[in-house]
Amino acid sequence: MKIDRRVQRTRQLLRAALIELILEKGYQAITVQDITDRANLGRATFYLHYPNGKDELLLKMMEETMQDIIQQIGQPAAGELMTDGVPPSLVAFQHAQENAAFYRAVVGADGLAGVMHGYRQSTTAQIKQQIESWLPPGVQPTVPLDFIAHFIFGALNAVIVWWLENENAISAEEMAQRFQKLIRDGINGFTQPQTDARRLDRGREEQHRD
Amino acid sequence: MKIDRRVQRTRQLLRAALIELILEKGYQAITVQDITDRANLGRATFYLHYPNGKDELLLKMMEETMQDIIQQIGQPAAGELMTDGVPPSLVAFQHAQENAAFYRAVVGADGLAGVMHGYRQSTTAQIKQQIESWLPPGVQPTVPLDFIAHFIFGALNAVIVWWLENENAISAEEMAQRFQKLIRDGINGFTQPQTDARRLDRGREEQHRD
Amino acid sequence: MKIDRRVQRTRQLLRAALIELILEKGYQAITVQDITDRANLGRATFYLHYPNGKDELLLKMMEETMQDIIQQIGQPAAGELMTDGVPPSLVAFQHAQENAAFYRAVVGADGLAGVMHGYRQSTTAQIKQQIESWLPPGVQPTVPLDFIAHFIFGALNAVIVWWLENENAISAEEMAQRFQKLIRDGINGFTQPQTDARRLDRGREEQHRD
Amino acid sequence: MKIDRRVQRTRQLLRAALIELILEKGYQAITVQDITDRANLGRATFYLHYPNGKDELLLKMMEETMQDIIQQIGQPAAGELMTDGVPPSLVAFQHAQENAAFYRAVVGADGLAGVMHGYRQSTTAQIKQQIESWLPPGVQPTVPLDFIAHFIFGALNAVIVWWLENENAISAEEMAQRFQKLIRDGINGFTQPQTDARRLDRGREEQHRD
DNA sequence: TCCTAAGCGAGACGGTACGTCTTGTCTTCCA
DNA sequence: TGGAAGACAAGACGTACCGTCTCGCTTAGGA
Repeated sequence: MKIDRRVQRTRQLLRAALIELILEKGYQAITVQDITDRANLGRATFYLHYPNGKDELLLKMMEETMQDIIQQIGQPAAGELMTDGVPPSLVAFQHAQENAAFYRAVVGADGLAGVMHGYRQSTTAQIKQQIESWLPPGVQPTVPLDFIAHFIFGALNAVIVWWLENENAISAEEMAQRFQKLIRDGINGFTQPQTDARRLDRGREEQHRD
Repeated sequence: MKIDRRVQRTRQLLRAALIELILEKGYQAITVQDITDRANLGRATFYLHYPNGKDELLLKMMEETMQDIIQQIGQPAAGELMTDGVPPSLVAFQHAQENAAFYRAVVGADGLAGVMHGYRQSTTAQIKQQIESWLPPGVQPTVPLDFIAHFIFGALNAVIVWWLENENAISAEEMAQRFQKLIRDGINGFTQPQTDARRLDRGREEQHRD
Repeated sequence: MKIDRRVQRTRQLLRAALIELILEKGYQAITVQDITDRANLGRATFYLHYPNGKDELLLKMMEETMQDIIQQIGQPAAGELMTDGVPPSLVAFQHAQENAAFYRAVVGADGLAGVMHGYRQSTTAQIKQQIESWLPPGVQPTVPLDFIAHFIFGALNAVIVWWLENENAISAEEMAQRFQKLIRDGINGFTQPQTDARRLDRGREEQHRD
Repeated sequence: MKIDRRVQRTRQLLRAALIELILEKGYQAITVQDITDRANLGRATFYLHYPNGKDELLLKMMEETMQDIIQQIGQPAAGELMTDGVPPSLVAFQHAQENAAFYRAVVGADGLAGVMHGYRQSTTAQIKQQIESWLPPGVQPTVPLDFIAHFIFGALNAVIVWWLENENAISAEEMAQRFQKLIRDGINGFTQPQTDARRLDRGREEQHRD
């Protein structure tokens, strides 16, 4: 049976309405009625497509969004270092910046608990995969990769939320650079004078500045 | 005027009821009626003490909880390093372990958005204060302290949530030790063989103990 | 659009429930919840139909009831005298007798103030219309018709309430006859011996029948 | 035991507050809190004096008011006609006029059902007594006196309410005169040309116009 | 081109929770 | 001891959403 094009249209109207409303009043304050009013649809129609309510609609949208990011980051070649190419976190910061209001509403302080769960799952999985690709073959991390993945996810997320909240003039590039550095070298890198540890990094940095 | 002891009793009943219910069905699913039923109080009485509903009660409780942690961590002596004494993060991990169910409900995936905000505010402020106390006098960090504070908060929080979710057998001490290391030295510390960076720390410690 | 028959059903259920409850516990003591419980409806549904609460429901019922009475009285032919045919007040007394409990609750001592207002408005309007139809063409009353209408309404109402309160054996017919006489001839008719005034009436009747 | 003067003071404050509030917002809308706020008393104190709430206070006040009217009307000498002296209804109309706002709130459309009951009881009793005093000794009315008393009470009350509602310029004297006439002679007196029945009245009226 | 199943608008309905209001009781303290 | 202050239980209020449902209208896509 051929799919009715009206269905696609309806879902698109609902998606668009949700985005608009999130930017206007925040996700929590939105009712199903709000969405269908905005989309010029009947409330019952909403439940026809998303029987579990607005969370289901948001989740579906988030999933697609995350697919977006992941594809932008792309698959690192095996053995490629985390410092090569576009740093993954830069993609994240840029994406956040472009969709600031949406992020603020969904991921930040007023975000949806249930949504965060799915977000965290897919993001940490993605991070884990990245880390694995960095590991030189045969090297075993001395800490569970999940630990590191959640560490990075939590840090990245919190920093993005902080960044978006204070509309201060730090660029995405600078954020990404500092974030990468902190992840790689830890706090010491920021509070210590240049040491051997720094030299190690510099070596690598020079390498890809070629 | 002397403080009515009934008030204290009532609030304690409400607090206890909320905790019980969070462990039973999760914060989101709790109604004010649930709480007052459990506490054997009238619903109106609830609003007498917490006019803004259950979020206000939870926030008040969280604030006290955070005061708890902060006092356990105590004020580090000036110049004392984050590596000396009990690491602050160990206190956090232990506290989370002792109140696992509560953390799971409040801070984790099903946590309350509005509550997270306040939680983040006070915690990052506290972290910032800690970092400042570590800084050698006169040393200027090359990155906003807020950036670092949110970085640490996000990472710590995510790692705790992950840890509590997978009831795996990592001890709080081990978690804290790994966390501290990751914060201090970054990923390199885990994926690189032992380098000067470690020796460096020791060197610094001696340096400050002069 | 076709009228949803469910709406009619729902309103009928509410009406029936209200009557039952009035007879059981009096109007004042009834809550909206009582009514919807009895009618097996949701409380919110009640407000869907009567947004102003139980008073609105009662008023709507009273209006229909008054329509009933008015139609029973019917339109007197022009020039027909109040003494011809079935006296309007007899209809009122009979109606009160048939719905004694309802009247007792609504119009009597425990009646609803706000309801009385509407009741008085429509009833006096109706009485006024009756009086006008009695007036020989061209005759101007020497007193405002409103005055007379409220006079009659008040007197009739009070007498009905008294009658219903003391379950004494006066028949509706007797009540109506006495009431009509008192209205027509005043107290003198009862405390004075038969005078010309009576003969006069008869005279007039013949006069108008020409 | 000496009566505590504070008790009298407290009750007086409550009475005054109730009157003020009735004039401002109507009896129904008043809460006990309103009254005690206005009287600068504690709410609990109110219940100390009137355990059954505001109705009890109002009833006590109404009883005293009715005592007032009754004393103003005074005891008619035996055999005195209803047309002699100051007509009782004039006292009623004047009293209503002087306390218009109070009447409007208490007796009129928004009056209190329970209060009306007591009001009707004492007033009809009083009317009955008046009628009895008019009756020539030995004359038996052909209708129960209660019937007539309620008839008069209802008519008088309704007419007063109507009068007060429409702030029209009919004087109390005119109202009383018309009312008395309607009671005495019935409608016929107003709609008929001068007849024998009228001459009868005129005879009596001239008598007391001396 | 028709017709038929679907998508859809409209809105009634039962339900649940909300936050507010008022009532009447009780307890504690003050003058 | 009378009163002020106010905590408390009880319970109704009117509102807001929810998710389900039924009813017709409209329309797309297969016949």
